[in-house]
Amino acid sequence: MPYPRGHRNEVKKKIVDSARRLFNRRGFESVSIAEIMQGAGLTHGGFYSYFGSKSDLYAEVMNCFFTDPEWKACWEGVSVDLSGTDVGAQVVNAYLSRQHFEDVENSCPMVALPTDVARSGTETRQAFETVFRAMVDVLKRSLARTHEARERAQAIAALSIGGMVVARSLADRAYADQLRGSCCKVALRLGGWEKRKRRARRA
Amino acid sequence: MPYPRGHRNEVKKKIVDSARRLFNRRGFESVSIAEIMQGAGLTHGGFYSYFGSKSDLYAEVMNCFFTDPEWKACWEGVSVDLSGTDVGAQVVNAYLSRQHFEDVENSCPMVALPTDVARSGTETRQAFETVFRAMVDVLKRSLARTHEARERAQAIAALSIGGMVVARSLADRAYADQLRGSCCKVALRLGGWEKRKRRARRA
DNA sequence: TGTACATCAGTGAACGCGCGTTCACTGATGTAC
DNA sequence: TGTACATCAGTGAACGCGCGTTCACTGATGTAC
Repeated sequence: MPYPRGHRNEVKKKIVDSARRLFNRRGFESVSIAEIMQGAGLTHGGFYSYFGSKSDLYAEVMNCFFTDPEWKACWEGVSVDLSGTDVGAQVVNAYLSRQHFEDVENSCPMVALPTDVARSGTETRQAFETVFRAMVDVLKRSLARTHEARERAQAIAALSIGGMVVARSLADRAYADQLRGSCCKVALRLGGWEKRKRRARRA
Repeated sequence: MPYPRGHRNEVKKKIVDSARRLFNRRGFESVSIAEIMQGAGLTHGGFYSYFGSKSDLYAEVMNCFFTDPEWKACWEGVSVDLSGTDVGAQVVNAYLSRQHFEDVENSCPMVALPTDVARSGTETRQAFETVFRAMVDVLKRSLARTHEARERAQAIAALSIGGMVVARSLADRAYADQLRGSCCKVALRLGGWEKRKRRARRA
Protein backbone atom coordinates (compact mmCIF):
# COMPACT_ATOMS: atom_id res chain seq x y z
CA MET A 1 0.00 0.00 0.00
CA PRO A 2 2.36 2.69 -1.20
CA TYR A 3 -0.18 5.47 -0.71
CA PRO A 4 -2.23 6.50 2.36
CA ARG A 5 -5.48 4.66 2.89
CA GLY A 6 -8.38 6.50 1.35
CA HIS A 7 -6.09 8.44 -0.95
CA ARG A 8 -7.85 7.29 -4.09
CA ASN A 9 -11.25 8.10 -2.68
CA GLU A 10 -10.15 11.61 -1.83
CA VAL A 11 -8.71 12.17 -5.28
CA LYS A 12 -11.79 10.74 -6.96
CA LYS A 13 -13.95 13.10 -4.95
CA LYS A 14 -11.76 16.00 -6.05
CA ILE A 15 -12.19 15.00 -9.69
CA VAL A 16 -15.97 14.68 -9.38
CA ASP A 17 -16.09 18.00 -7.59
CA SER A 18 -14.06 19.72 -10.28
CA ALA A 19 -16.29 18.17 -12.94
CA ARG A 20 -19.41 19.29 -11.10
CA ARG A 21 -18.27 22.89 -11.01
CA LEU A 22 -17.20 22.91 -14.66
CA PHE A 23 -20.30 21.06 -15.89
CA ASN A 24 -22.56 23.44 -13.99
CA ARG A 25 -20.90 26.36 -15.76
CA ARG A 26 -20.52 25.04 -19.27
CA GLY A 27 -22.45 21.78 -19.65
CA PHE A 28 -21.18 18.27 -20.34
CA GLU A 29 -19.98 18.61 -23.89
CA SER A 30 -17.77 21.65 -23.86
CA VAL A 31 -15.72 20.73 -20.80
CA SER A 32 -12.57 18.74 -21.53
CA ILE A 33 -11.05 16.01 -19.40
CA ALA A 34 -7.83 18.01 -19.24
CA GLU A 35 -9.74 20.90 -17.64
CA ILE A 36 -11.49 18.65 -15.16
CA MET A 37 -8.22 17.06 -14.09
CA GLN A 38 -6.50 20.43 -13.90
CA GLY A 39 -9.31 21.61 -11.62
CA ALA A 40 -8.50 18.67 -9.37
CA GLY A 41 -4.78 19.48 -9.42
CA LEU A 42 -3.82 16.62 -11.73
CA THR A 43 -2.94 16.02 -15.38
CA HIS A 44 -5.26 14.48 -17.93
CA GLY A 45 -3.51 11.11 -18.20
CA GLY A 46 -4.60 9.92 -14.78
CA PHE A 47 -8.28 10.23 -15.52
CA TYR A 48 -8.74 6.73 -16.92
CA SER A 49 -7.52 5.02 -13.78
CA TYR A 50 -10.56 6.54 -12.04
CA PHE A 51 -13.25 6.46 -14.71
CA GLY A 52 -13.94 4.34 -17.75
CA SER A 53 -14.95 7.26 -19.95
CA LYS A 54 -15.95 10.88 -19.84
CA SER A 55 -19.66 10.09 -19.79
CA ASP A 56 -19.21 7.95 -16.67
CA LEU A 57 -18.77 11.24 -14.87
CA TYR A 58 -22.21 12.55 -15.77
CA ALA A 59 -24.13 10.20 -13.49
CA GLU A 60 -21.47 10.54 -10.80
CA VAL A 61 -21.86 14.32 -10.78
CA MET A 62 -25.64 14.06 -10.63
CA ASN A 63 -25.35 11.61 -7.78
CA CYS A 64 -22.92 13.61 -5.70
CA PHE A 65 -25.85 15.22 -3.96
CA PHE A 66 -26.36 11.87 -2.31
CA THR A 67 -22.88 10.39 -2.08
CA ASP A 68 -21.02 13.50 -0.98
CA PRO A 69 -21.60 13.90 2.79
CA GLU A 70 -21.39 17.67 2.48
CA TRP A 71 -24.38 17.96 0.16
CA LYS A 72 -26.17 15.12 1.86
CA ALA A 73 -26.04 17.08 5.11
CA CYS A 74 -27.49 20.06 3.27
CA TRP A 75 -30.46 18.08 1.98
CA GLU A 76 -31.09 16.11 5.10
CA GLY A 77 -30.54 19.16 7.26
CA VAL A 78 -33.55 20.62 5.53
CA SER A 79 -35.70 17.56 5.95
CA VAL A 80 -34.56 16.35 9.36
CA ASP A 81 -33.39 19.23 11.53
CA LEU A 82 -36.39 21.29 10.64
CA SER A 83 -38.82 18.49 9.97
CA GLY A 84 -42.39 19.61 10.14
CA THR A 85 -44.00 22.86 9.29
CA ASP A 86 -42.16 25.14 6.90
CA VAL A 87 -39.58 22.90 5.28
CA GLY A 88 -41.30 23.24 1.93
CA ALA A 89 -41.20 27.02 2.16
CA GLN A 90 -37.50 26.88 2.96
CA VAL A 91 -36.75 24.63 0.00
CA VAL A 92 -38.73 26.84 -2.38
CA ASN A 93 -37.19 30.04 -1.02
CA ALA A 94 -33.67 28.64 -1.20
CA TYR A 95 -34.23 27.19 -4.63
CA LEU A 96 -35.50 30.42 -6.15
CA SER A 97 -33.14 32.66 -4.16
CA ARG A 98 -30.81 35.21 -5.65
CA GLN A 99 -27.88 33.25 -4.31
CA HIS A 100 -28.90 30.11 -6.15
CA PHE A 101 -29.45 32.19 -9.26
CA GLU A 102 -25.96 33.67 -9.10
CA ASP A 103 -23.87 30.80 -7.83
CA VAL A 104 -23.95 28.76 -11.02
CA GLU A 105 -20.92 26.71 -10.04
CA ASN A 106 -22.56 25.30 -6.94
CA SER A 107 -26.00 25.20 -8.45
CA CYS A 108 -28.39 22.31 -8.19
CA PRO A 109 -27.62 20.18 -11.26
CA MET A 110 -31.34 19.96 -12.04
CA VAL A 111 -31.19 23.68 -12.84
CA ALA A 112 -27.81 23.80 -14.53
CA LEU A 113 -27.90 20.56 -16.51
CA PRO A 114 -31.40 19.24 -17.22
CA THR A 115 -31.17 19.33 -21.01
CA ASP A 116 -27.67 17.86 -20.94
CA VAL A 117 -29.10 15.02 -18.87
CA ALA A 118 -32.03 14.60 -21.25
CA ARG A 119 -29.52 13.94 -24.04
CA SER A 120 -27.50 11.46 -21.95
CA GLY A 121 -27.72 7.77 -21.17
CA THR A 122 -30.05 5.91 -18.84
CA GLU A 123 -27.69 5.96 -15.88
CA THR A 124 -27.44 9.74 -15.89
CA ARG A 125 -31.18 10.14 -16.27
CA GLN A 126 -31.67 7.67 -13.43
CA ALA A 127 -29.46 9.81 -11.21
CA PHE A 128 -31.43 12.91 -12.18
CA GLU A 129 -34.66 11.13 -11.35
CA THR A 130 -33.37 10.15 -7.93
CA VAL A 131 -32.56 13.77 -7.12
CA PHE A 132 -35.92 14.95 -8.42
CA ARG A 133 -37.84 12.32 -6.45
CA ALA A 134 -35.96 13.38 -3.32
CA MET A 135 -36.98 16.99 -3.85
CA VAL A 136 -40.60 16.03 -4.43
CA ASP A 137 -40.52 13.90 -1.28
CA VAL A 138 -39.23 16.73 0.87
CA LEU A 139 -41.91 19.04 -0.48
CA LYS A 140 -44.67 16.49 -0.16
CA ARG A 141 -43.85 15.79 3.47
CA SER A 142 -44.51 19.37 4.40
CA LEU A 143 -47.81 19.57 2.55
CA ALA A 144 -51.21 19.04 4.08
CA ARG A 145 -52.10 15.40 3.49
CA THR A 146 -54.78 15.75 0.87
CA HIS A 147 -55.27 13.35 -2.00
CA GLU A 148 -53.57 15.90 -4.26
CA ALA A 149 -50.40 16.22 -2.21
CA ARG A 150 -48.30 14.25 -4.67
CA GLU A 151 -49.31 16.15 -7.77
CA ARG A 152 -48.99 19.42 -5.91
CA ALA A 153 -45.48 18.55 -4.72
CA GLN A 154 -44.45 17.57 -8.25
CA ALA A 155 -45.79 20.82 -9.65
CA ILE A 156 -44.04 22.90 -6.98
CA ALA A 157 -40.76 21.15 -7.79
CA ALA A 158 -41.23 21.65 -11.54
CA LEU A 159 -42.16 25.29 -10.98
CA SER A 160 -39.08 25.93 -8.82
CA ILE A 161 -36.73 24.22 -11.26
CA GLY A 162 -38.43 25.70 -14.32
CA GLY A 163 -38.48 29.20 -12.88
CA MET A 164 -34.76 29.06 -12.24
CA VAL A 165 -33.90 27.46 -15.57
CA VAL A 166 -35.84 30.11 -17.47
CA ALA A 167 -34.53 32.96 -15.32
CA ARG A 168 -30.96 31.94 -16.12
CA SER A 169 -31.72 31.96 -19.86
CA LEU A 170 -33.13 35.48 -20.01
CA ALA A 171 -31.16 38.50 -21.15
CA ASP A 172 -32.67 41.06 -18.79
CA ARG A 173 -31.53 40.59 -15.22
CA ALA A 174 -34.41 42.61 -13.75
CA TYR A 175 -36.96 40.52 -15.63
CA ALA A 176 -35.23 37.37 -14.37
CA ASP A 177 -35.54 38.67 -10.82
CA GLN A 178 -39.19 39.41 -11.35
CA LEU A 179 -39.76 35.91 -12.69
CA ARG A 180 -38.05 34.35 -9.69
CA GLY A 181 -40.29 36.42 -7.46
CA SER A 182 -43.44 35.37 -9.27
CA CYS A 183 -42.54 31.69 -9.22
CA CYS A 184 -41.60 31.86 -5.57
CA LYS A 185 -44.84 33.53 -4.58
CA VAL A 186 -47.02 31.14 -6.56
CA ALA A 187 -45.06 28.09 -5.37
CA LEU A 188 -45.46 29.14 -1.73
CA ARG A 189 -49.14 29.69 -2.30
CA LEU A 190 -49.45 26.25 -3.91
CA GLY A 191 -47.87 24.74 -0.82
CA GLY A 192 -49.99 26.75 1.55
CA TRP A 193 -46.86 28.36 2.95
CA GLU A 194 -47.57 32.04 2.32
CA LYS A 195 -46.01 34.43 4.74
CA ARG A 196 -48.62 36.50 6.46
CA LYS A 197 -47.17 39.97 6.10
CA ARG A 198 -44.34 39.17 8.48
CA ARG A 199 -41.38 40.28 6.41
CA ALA A 200 -40.16 41.15 2.90
CA ARG A 201 -40.68 38.18 0.65
CA ARG A 202 -37.32 37.92 -1.07
CA ALA A 203 -34.76 35.30 -0.02
CA MET B 1 -28.83 37.81 -61.06
CA PRO B 2 -27.76 34.30 -61.98
CA TYR B 3 -30.08 32.63 -59.47
CA PRO B 4 -33.84 32.97 -58.98
CA ARG B 5 -35.00 35.81 -56.78
CA GLY B 6 -35.46 34.70 -53.20
CA HIS B 7 -33.19 31.72 -53.73
CA ARG B 8 -30.81 32.72 -50.97
CA ASN B 9 -33.64 33.32 -48.55
CA GLU B 10 -35.07 29.91 -49.20
CA VAL B 11 -31.72 28.23 -48.71
CA LYS B 12 -31.04 30.22 -45.55
CA LYS B 13 -34.38 29.10 -44.19
CA LYS B 14 -33.48 25.50 -44.97
CA ILE B 15 -30.21 25.84 -43.08
CA VAL B 16 -31.87 27.40 -40.04
CA ASP B 17 -34.52 24.72 -40.12
CA SER B 18 -31.97 21.94 -40.27
CA ALA B 19 -30.07 23.57 -37.40
CA ARG B 20 -33.25 23.90 -35.35
CA ARG B 21 -34.01 20.19 -35.66
CA LEU B 22 -30.46 19.13 -34.87
CA PHE B 23 -30.05 21.58 -31.99
CA ASN B 24 -33.34 20.47 -30.47
CA ARG B 25 -32.09 16.90 -30.50
CA ARG B 26 -28.50 17.31 -29.42
CA GLY B 27 -27.91 20.87 -28.22
CA PHE B 28 -25.71 23.60 -29.67
CA GLU B 29 -22.26 22.21 -28.95
CA SER B 30 -22.37 18.68 -30.29
CA VAL B 31 -23.90 19.49 -33.66
CA SER B 32 -21.39 20.19 -36.43
CA ILE B 33 -21.75 22.64 -39.27
CA ALA B 34 -21.24 19.78 -41.73
CA GLU B 35 -24.29 18.02 -40.27
CA ILE B 36 -26.40 21.17 -40.39
CA MET B 37 -25.51 21.81 -44.02
CA GLN B 38 -26.06 18.18 -44.93
CA GLY B 39 -29.51 18.42 -43.35
CA ALA B 40 -30.18 21.34 -45.68
CA GLY B 41 -28.93 19.39 -48.70
CA LEU B 42 -25.64 21.28 -49.01
CA THR B 43 -21.96 20.83 -48.17
CA HIS B 44 -20.20 22.48 -45.25
CA GLY B 45 -18.20 25.00 -47.27
CA GLY B 46 -21.17 27.15 -48.18
CA PHE B 47 -22.11 27.87 -44.61
CA TYR B 48 -20.00 30.99 -44.23
CA SER B 49 -21.63 32.80 -47.09
CA TYR B 50 -24.84 32.70 -45.01
CA PHE B 51 -23.59 33.10 -41.44
CA GLY B 52 -20.58 34.70 -39.83
CA SER B 53 -20.04 31.89 -37.37
CA LYS B 54 -21.69 28.86 -35.85
CA SER B 55 -22.97 30.79 -32.84
CA ASP B 56 -24.78 33.24 -35.12
CA LEU B 57 -27.20 30.39 -35.70
CA TYR B 58 -28.23 30.11 -32.06
CA ALA B 59 -30.20 33.34 -31.93
CA GLU B 60 -31.55 32.72 -35.42
CA VAL B 61 -32.93 29.34 -34.38
CA MET B 62 -34.49 30.81 -31.23
CA ASN B 63 -36.05 33.56 -33.31
CA CYS B 64 -37.49 31.35 -35.99
CA PHE B 65 -40.69 31.11 -34.00
CA PHE B 66 -41.23 34.71 -34.96
CA THR B 67 -39.58 35.05 -38.32
CA ASP B 68 -40.77 31.79 -39.87
CA PRO B 69 -44.35 32.37 -41.06
CA GLU B 70 -45.22 28.73 -40.40
CA TRP B 71 -44.52 28.94 -36.68
CA LYS B 72 -45.79 32.45 -36.46
CA ALA B 73 -49.14 31.26 -37.72
CA CYS B 74 -49.11 28.59 -35.05
CA TRP B 75 -48.56 31.12 -32.26
CA GLU B 76 -50.88 33.75 -33.58
CA GLY B 77 -53.48 31.18 -34.48
CA VAL B 78 -53.68 30.42 -30.80
CA SER B 79 -53.93 34.02 -29.71
CA VAL B 80 -56.06 35.46 -32.52
CA ASP B 81 -58.36 32.84 -34.00
CA LEU B 82 -59.44 31.64 -30.61
CA SER B 83 -59.02 34.88 -28.73
CA GLY B 84 -60.92 34.97 -25.50
CA THR B 85 -61.83 32.23 -23.13
CA ASP B 86 -59.72 29.10 -23.13
CA VAL B 87 -56.59 30.07 -25.03
CA GLY B 88 -54.51 29.63 -21.90
CA ALA B 89 -55.85 26.15 -21.37
CA GLN B 90 -55.02 25.27 -24.97
CA VAL B 91 -51.47 26.55 -24.64
CA VAL B 92 -50.89 24.66 -21.40
CA ASN B 93 -52.44 21.47 -22.74
CA ALA B 94 -50.45 21.61 -25.94
CA TYR B 95 -47.26 22.48 -24.14
CA LEU B 96 -47.47 19.59 -21.70
CA SER B 97 -48.93 17.16 -24.23
CA ARG B 98 -47.53 13.76 -25.03
CA GLN B 99 -46.88 14.92 -28.58
CA HIS B 100 -44.71 17.81 -27.45
CA PHE B 101 -42.93 15.44 -25.09
CA GLU B 102 -42.11 12.99 -27.87
CA ASP B 103 -41.48 15.26 -30.82
CA VAL B 104 -38.13 16.57 -29.65
CA GLU B 105 -37.10 17.68 -33.12
CA ASN B 106 -39.99 20.11 -33.45
CA SER B 107 -40.04 21.00 -29.80
CA CYS B 108 -40.30 24.50 -28.42
CA PRO B 109 -36.68 25.63 -28.05
CA MET B 110 -37.43 26.86 -24.52
CA VAL B 111 -37.87 23.22 -23.55
CA ALA B 112 -35.08 21.70 -25.63
CA LEU B 113 -32.40 24.36 -25.25
CA PRO B 114 -32.78 26.56 -22.16
CA THR B 115 -29.45 25.66 -20.55
CA ASP B 116 -27.65 25.93 -23.89
CA VAL B 117 -29.10 29.42 -24.18
CA ALA B 118 -28.09 30.27 -20.61
CA ARG B 119 -24.47 29.57 -21.59
CA SER B 120 -24.68 31.63 -24.78
CA GLY B 121 -24.27 35.28 -25.69
CA THR B 122 -26.62 38.18 -25.15
CA GLU B 123 -28.24 37.97 -28.55
CA THR B 124 -29.33 34.38 -28.05
CA ARG B 125 -30.63 35.11 -24.55
CA GLN B 126 -32.49 38.10 -25.95
CA ALA B 127 -34.20 35.85 -28.48
CA PHE B 128 -35.13 33.40 -25.74
CA GLU B 129 -36.56 36.24 -23.68
CA THR B 130 -38.69 37.41 -26.61
CA VAL B 131 -40.20 33.95 -26.98
CA PHE B 132 -40.81 33.66 -23.26
CA ARG B 133 -42.45 37.08 -23.02
CA ALA B 134 -44.70 36.11 -25.92
CA MET B 135 -45.81 32.99 -24.10
CA VAL B 136 -46.47 34.90 -20.88
CA ASP B 137 -48.46 37.45 -22.87
CA VAL B 138 -50.70 34.85 -24.43
CA LEU B 139 -51.35 33.28 -21.05
CA LYS B 140 -51.93 36.59 -19.32
CA ARG B 141 -54.48 37.69 -21.87
CA SER B 142 -56.70 34.75 -21.05
CA LEU B 143 -56.49 35.24 -17.30
CA ALA B 144 -58.98 37.13 -15.20
CA ARG B 145 -57.66 40.68 -14.86
CA THR B 146 -56.59 40.68 -11.26
CA HIS B 147 -53.55 42.51 -9.92
CA GLU B 148 -51.77 39.16 -9.83
CA ALA B 149 -52.37 38.25 -13.47
CA ARG B 150 -48.79 38.92 -14.50
CA GLU B 151 -47.13 36.88 -11.79
CA ARG B 152 -49.63 34.11 -12.32
CA ALA B 153 -48.97 34.04 -16.08
CA GLN B 154 -45.22 33.94 -15.49
CA ALA B 155 -45.58 31.07 -13.04
CA ILE B 156 -47.83 29.10 -15.40
CA ALA B 157 -45.27 29.54 -18.18
CA ALA B 158 -42.38 28.50 -15.91
CA LEU B 159 -44.38 25.52 -14.68
CA SER B 160 -45.19 24.38 -18.21
CA ILE B 161 -41.62 24.76 -19.42
CA GLY B 162 -40.13 23.33 -16.23
CA GLY B 163 -42.49 20.37 -16.19
CA MET B 164 -41.52 19.45 -19.71
CA VAL B 165 -37.79 20.03 -19.19
CA VAL B 166 -37.78 17.81 -16.11
CA ALA B 167 -40.01 15.16 -17.70
CA ARG B 168 -37.56 14.84 -20.58
CA SER B 169 -34.66 14.33 -18.17
CA LEU B 170 -36.21 11.47 -16.20
CA ALA B 171 -35.38 7.82 -16.77
CA ASP B 172 -38.82 6.38 -16.10
CA ARG B 173 -41.27 7.16 -18.85
CA ALA B 174 -44.33 6.46 -16.69
CA TYR B 175 -43.09 8.83 -14.02
CA ALA B 176 -42.49 11.46 -16.68
CA ASP B 177 -46.07 11.03 -17.87
CA GLN B 178 -47.31 11.39 -14.32
CA LEU B 179 -45.28 14.56 -13.88
CA ARG B 180 -46.69 16.06 -17.08
CA GLY B 181 -50.16 15.28 -15.79
CA SER B 182 -49.52 16.89 -12.43
CA CYS B 183 -48.05 20.03 -13.94
CA CYS B 184 -50.88 20.27 -16.45
CA LYS B 185 -53.56 19.94 -13.80
CA VAL B 186 -51.97 22.46 -11.44
CA ALA B 187 -51.24 24.90 -14.29
CA LEU B 188 -54.85 24.76 -15.46
CA ARG B 189 -56.03 25.30 -11.90
CA LEU B 190 -53.69 28.28 -11.55
CA GLY B 191 -55.23 29.79 -14.66
CA GLY B 192 -58.76 29.04 -13.54
CA TRP B 193 -59.21 26.83 -16.61
CA GLU B 194 -60.11 23.50 -14.99
CA LYS B 195 -62.34 21.26 -17.01
CA ARG B 196 -65.49 20.50 -15.14
CA LYS B 197 -65.76 16.73 -15.58
CA ARG B 198 -66.41 17.07 -19.28
CA ARG B 199 -63.79 14.70 -20.64
CA ALA B 200 -60.58 12.82 -19.86
CA ARG B 201 -57.91 15.28 -18.85
CA ARG B 202 -54.94 14.10 -20.92
CA ALA B 203 -53.92 15.94 -24.05
C1' DT C 1 16.49 3.98 13.30
C1' DG C 2 18.05 3.47 8.63
C1' DT C 3 18.05 1.42 4.07
C1' DA C 4 16.41 -1.23 0.00
C1' DC C 5 12.56 -2.43 -2.28
C1' DA C 6 7.94 -3.27 -4.32
C1' DT C 7 3.90 -0.83 -5.39
C1' DC C 8 1.11 1.98 -8.02
C1' DA C 9 -0.70 6.98 -8.46
C1' DG C 10 0.27 10.19 -11.58
C1' DT C 11 2.82 11.96 -15.94
C1' DG C 12 3.05 13.47 -20.60
C1' DA C 13 4.04 12.10 -25.37
C1' DA C 14 1.48 10.11 -28.88
C1' DC C 15 -2.68 8.29 -31.52
C1' DG C 16 -6.47 9.13 -34.76
C1' DC C 17 -10.17 11.98 -35.31
C1' DG C 18 -13.50 15.58 -36.21
C1' DC C 19 -14.12 20.22 -35.46
C1' DG C 20 -14.74 25.46 -37.16
C1' DT C 21 -13.13 28.08 -40.58
C1' DT C 22 -10.89 29.59 -45.15
C1' DC C 23 -10.48 29.88 -49.99
C1' DA C 24 -9.43 28.89 -54.86
C1' DC C 25 -12.25 26.93 -57.88
C1' DT C 26 -16.51 24.94 -60.46
C1' DG C 27 -20.49 25.01 -62.88
C1' DA C 28 -25.45 26.16 -63.02
C1' DT C 29 -28.10 30.05 -63.87
C1' DG C 30 -30.38 34.58 -65.76
C1' DT C 31 -29.30 38.15 -69.03
C1' DA C 32 -27.75 40.57 -73.21
C1' DC C 33 -27.37 40.47 -77.84
C1' DT D 1 -35.04 31.71 -80.80
C1' DG D 2 -30.23 30.70 -80.03
C1' DT D 3 -25.65 31.66 -78.23
C1' DA D 4 -21.93 33.81 -75.41
C1' DC D 5 -21.12 35.68 -71.24
C1' DA D 6 -20.93 37.50 -66.44
C1' DT D 7 -22.43 36.29 -62.01
C1' DC D 8 -22.21 34.05 -57.81
C1' DA D 9 -24.13 29.88 -55.08
C1' DG D 10 -22.10 25.96 -53.81
C1' DT D 11 -17.91 22.65 -53.61
C1' DG D 12 -14.30 20.24 -51.32
C1' DA D 13 -9.37 20.27 -50.16
C1' DA D 14 -6.75 22.24 -46.73
C1' DC D 15 -5.50 24.77 -42.25
C1' DG D 16 -4.51 24.54 -37.31
C1' DC D 17 -6.42 23.00 -33.30
C1' DG D 18 -8.15 20.54 -29.33
C1' DC D 19 -10.50 16.58 -28.25
C1' DG D 20 -10.95 11.58 -25.85
C1' DT D 21 -8.20 7.93 -25.11
C1' DT D 22 -3.88 4.94 -24.59
C1' DC D 23 0.34 3.58 -22.63
C1' DA D 24 5.26 3.20 -21.40
C1' DC D 25 7.36 5.36 -17.95
C1' DT D 26 8.53 8.05 -13.48
C1' DG D 27 9.02 8.82 -8.92
C1' DA D 28 6.79 9.34 -4.38
C1' DT D 29 5.25 6.44 -0.90
C1' DG D 30 4.52 2.67 2.89
C1' DT D 31 6.62 -1.61 4.20
C1' DA D 32 10.01 -5.18 5.35
C1' DC D 33 14.18 -6.10 7.22
